[in-house]
Amino acid sequence: MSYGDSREKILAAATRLFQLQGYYGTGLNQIIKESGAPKGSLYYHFPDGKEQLAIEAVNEMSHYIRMKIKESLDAHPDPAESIQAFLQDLSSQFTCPENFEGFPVGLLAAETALKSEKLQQACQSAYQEWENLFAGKLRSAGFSDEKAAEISTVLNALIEGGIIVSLAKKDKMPILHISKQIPNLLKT
Amino acid sequence: MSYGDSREKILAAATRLFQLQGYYGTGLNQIIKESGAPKGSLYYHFPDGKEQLAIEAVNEMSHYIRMKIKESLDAHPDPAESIQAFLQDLSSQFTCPENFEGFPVGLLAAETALKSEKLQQACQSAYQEWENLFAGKLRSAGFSDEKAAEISTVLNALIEGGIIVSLAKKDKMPILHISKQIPNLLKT
DNA sequence: GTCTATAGGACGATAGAC
DNA sequence: GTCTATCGTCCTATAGAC
Repeated sequence: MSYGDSREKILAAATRLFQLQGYYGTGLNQIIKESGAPKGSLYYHFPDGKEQLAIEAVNEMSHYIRMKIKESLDAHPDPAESIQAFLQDLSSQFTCPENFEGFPVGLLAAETALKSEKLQQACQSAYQEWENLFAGKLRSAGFSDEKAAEISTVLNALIEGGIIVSLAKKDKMPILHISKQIPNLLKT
Repeated sequence: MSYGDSREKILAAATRLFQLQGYYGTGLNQIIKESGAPKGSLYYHFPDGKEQLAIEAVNEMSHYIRMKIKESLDAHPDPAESIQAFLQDLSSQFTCPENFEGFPVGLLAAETALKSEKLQQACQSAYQEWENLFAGKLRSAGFSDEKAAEISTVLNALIEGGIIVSLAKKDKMPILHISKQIPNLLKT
């Protein structure tokens, strides 16, 4: 199809680059170049420019991570084990961080929280949806609604923080140490 | 003193702005303007330009947070209580995030991990020093060297992640929920 | 130590042809 | 849907006067 192709290629490149380099660290030129899409088509497909592109990129990340979380949660009946599986999967990406996929939205969230209300809201929604997935799993394992919601927030923070520390240390051990502490965290 | 004054004013403004807006989201013009320092003096005091300024800013943040951590650790004999005191203190800043002080280096770390080796190393050092402080406290409470190091890494990730999630949600509750889980995390 | 002026490039965005 | 050309702004950094 002549419509969807360019748009999707641009959005895919934007998603990748915003994840790795952030909003202000990524230029539209670089996105176009890396996408391989025709140069003239960016503002046709994304008339509101960079901000629109970033919002849609956040939604892409949100959706992708949601799938990954679901996969891990469905693969193990025990909540602790299922979350550890997700972290294990995440840690394997740190052997080659340049090709990262499934990086959450932390960088964009921190950059834009005080600068763009629309982007801030997109990031907030992403976090909320991920937490809802975790919370559902915890409730079905017997946690109270309140407890499940609280622990889900902590899990989110652990994942985002673990990625940052692992990036800064160029080492996947931080994420694996986090994984190790998950059962501790889920003890009543 | 005519030397130290301008340099310190520039560095203070740079530290604040890099924390809030990141490396690529902050321009040298904005730093000069906010510092109130003479415009012509930036490259005199920081001949290597923006990167040098950011590295020194990271060192400032590292030092500031180190002091805050020490304060909290020294104020309570129990490790869990002392870390909760640190998080409590941190959470109080979210009533007015624009005036943030004592924001760790997460945003800069994520932005520059793959782009500037020097900045990546400055962030890595900051994390390492904070972890060493936590680990010392945990060892003196009876944790093994290995266990203390592991948990310190997890604490670091929790703090960074908590800040990001709190920023995205514009709400201090995520950090407070994390604080609540600290005793759980420190159970043997 | 500080100033002005400016180079030289990248940026986001728009206009108008095709 | 895509193209090229271009606008105006911002950026980092430098040169040379004072």
